[in-house]
Amino acid sequence: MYMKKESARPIISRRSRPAKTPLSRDVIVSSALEILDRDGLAGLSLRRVAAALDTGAASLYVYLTNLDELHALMLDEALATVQLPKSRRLSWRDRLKAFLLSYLHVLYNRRGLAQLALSTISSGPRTLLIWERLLGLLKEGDVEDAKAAWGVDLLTLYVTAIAAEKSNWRESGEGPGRVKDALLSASVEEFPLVVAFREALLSGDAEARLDWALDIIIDGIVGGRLPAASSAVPRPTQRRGTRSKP
Amino acid sequence: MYMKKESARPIISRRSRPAKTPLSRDVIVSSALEILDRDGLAGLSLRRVAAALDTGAASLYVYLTNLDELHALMLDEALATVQLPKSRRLSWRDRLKAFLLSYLHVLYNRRGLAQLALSTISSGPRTLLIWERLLGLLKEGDVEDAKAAWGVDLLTLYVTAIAAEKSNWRESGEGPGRVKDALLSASVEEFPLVVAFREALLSGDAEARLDWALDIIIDGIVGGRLPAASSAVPRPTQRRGTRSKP
DNA sequence: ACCTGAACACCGTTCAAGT
DNA sequence: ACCTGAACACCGTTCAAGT
Repeated sequence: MYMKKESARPIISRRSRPAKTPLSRDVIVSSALEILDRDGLAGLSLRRVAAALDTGAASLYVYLTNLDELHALMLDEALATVQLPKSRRLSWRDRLKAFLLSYLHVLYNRRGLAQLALSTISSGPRTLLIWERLLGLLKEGDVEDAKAAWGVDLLTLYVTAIAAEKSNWRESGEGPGRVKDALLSASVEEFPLVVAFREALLSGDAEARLDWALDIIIDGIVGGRLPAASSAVPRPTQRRGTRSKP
Repeated sequence: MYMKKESARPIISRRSRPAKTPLSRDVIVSSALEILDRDGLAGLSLRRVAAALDTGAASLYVYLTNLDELHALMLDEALATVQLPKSRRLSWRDRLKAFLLSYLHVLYNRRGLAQLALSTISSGPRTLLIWERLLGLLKEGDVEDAKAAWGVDLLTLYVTAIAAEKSNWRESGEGPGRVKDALLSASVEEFPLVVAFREALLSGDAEARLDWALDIIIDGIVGGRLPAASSAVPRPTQRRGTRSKP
C-alpha cells in the first residue's frame, strides 16, 4: 500500500522537468495541497511533500520554519477560491449567505482543510480578503461598525466549525451514525429529554440546519444589542476571567 | 529533555503498587488525561500512556481499538466535570449561560482538550448528559421543541469552536498577536475596510465577545423562526446539496 | 484471556558535509 | 546560499510468542 515507486532505481530519467523544478515556497505549498487532496491531512507530511518534489525533507527547511507554517500557508492559499456572488440582484443578506456558503464549501470540499482551518491561525492575504468582503457586506446592510467587526469573527468561526464537524463525519467513516446510535440507545430514566427529543435532534438535513443557524446569527448581528463596551471601559462584576494580572 | 527515567535499571522496586496496577479502560483513560494535562495533545501518545502504566503500547490494544477511541473516551470522561449552576435564583437564561461557560472552561482549562473536542465525535454518557441539561434549560425558557433541538447543536458547536480557538492561541505561543500584526500591516489600498475597522476588530476582551455572541445566539433560538421543515417535507429550490442521490 | 518484545512503516527536525 | 544523507528521537499498529 506504500508506493515505494522509484526507490532502488539508478536510472532516474528526468524526462520533462527542466533540470529539477527549483524549490520555492509556492511549489512547496501547491505540492502540499495536491497531497492533501489525494491523501487527506493524515497523509500529508513534510517527507511526502519533499518526495513529490524529488528531494529530502531537510531541503524544505530553507523555505519553511516548520510544519505549522506550511499548514498556515496551505490554508491561506486554499482560501483564494472563496467567491463573492456576482449577481447584483441578490440582497446584501443573500449575498452574505452565499459568500459564507462558498467559504464553507472551500473548507469542506478539500479533504482535511477544515481541520486545518481550526488548528491553524491564519492571517495571510486571502484571509484578510475574506474579512474585507464580510465587512463590506455587513456595511451594505447598515450594520453598526462595532457589531460588524465582532460579527465577522462570529460568522467565520461558526462556518469553520460547521465545516470541521462535517469533515470529521466524512473522514471518520460513517457520518453522524455514531451519534444516532447513542441517541437511539439512550435510557429513558437517565436521559428523558434526550429520548423525547430524539426525532427533533436528528431532523433536518445539514443544509436546512445551516441555513437556520446562519439566519439566527445574521439576525442577531443586525438587530442585537451593541457590543457592551469598548476595551477602555471598566468591566462590571465578572466571573474570574482569563487574564493573568489584575 | 526526554525523561528516560527508569530505562536501564534492573532493580524495579514496585514500591506502592499492588503487584502491577491491573489494566482497564478506566485506568488507561485517567492516565491519558494526566498526560494531557502535563504535556498537551502533542505530548500524548499510546506509548507514553503505556509507559506511565509500566507496560508496552501493544498491551493497550486489549482495551482500545485505536488512538481515536482513546481520544473519544478521554473527551467524554473530561466532560463529567461540566456543572449546572445550583443557585435557583438565576433565570433560566443566566443558568444556560453559566452552564455553557462551565462547558467552555472544562474544554479550555485542560490543555489540548478543546482540540480534541473538535476532532472527535463524542457520544458517551457525559455528552448525552450535557444535551439533556441544555434541553432542560431551553424547555424552561419555553423554547419550542424543534428550535430547542437544533439550538443544542448550535450552542455546543459554537462554544466548542470558541474553546478550540482560544486554546490554539495559548498553545501556539503568543495569543492573537499574529492576527494583530496582520491587521496592523494590512495595506489600505488592498483592504480598506479591514484597515478602517482595525480597532473595532481588536476591541473587547474574550469574555465580552463571548457574552455578546451567546446573547445573540440564545435570542435567535428563542425568538427566531422555526426550523423550516421536518425531514419529510420537499425542499424548495436549493443550491446543489451535499447529498449524493436525488 | 491477557500481556509482551520486537518489528514494520512511518514521523518532524537537526546537523555536518557538500556544491 | 542552497541542498543533501544520515541520524536522532520519536510515532501507531501488528504479530508471534509467552503466561
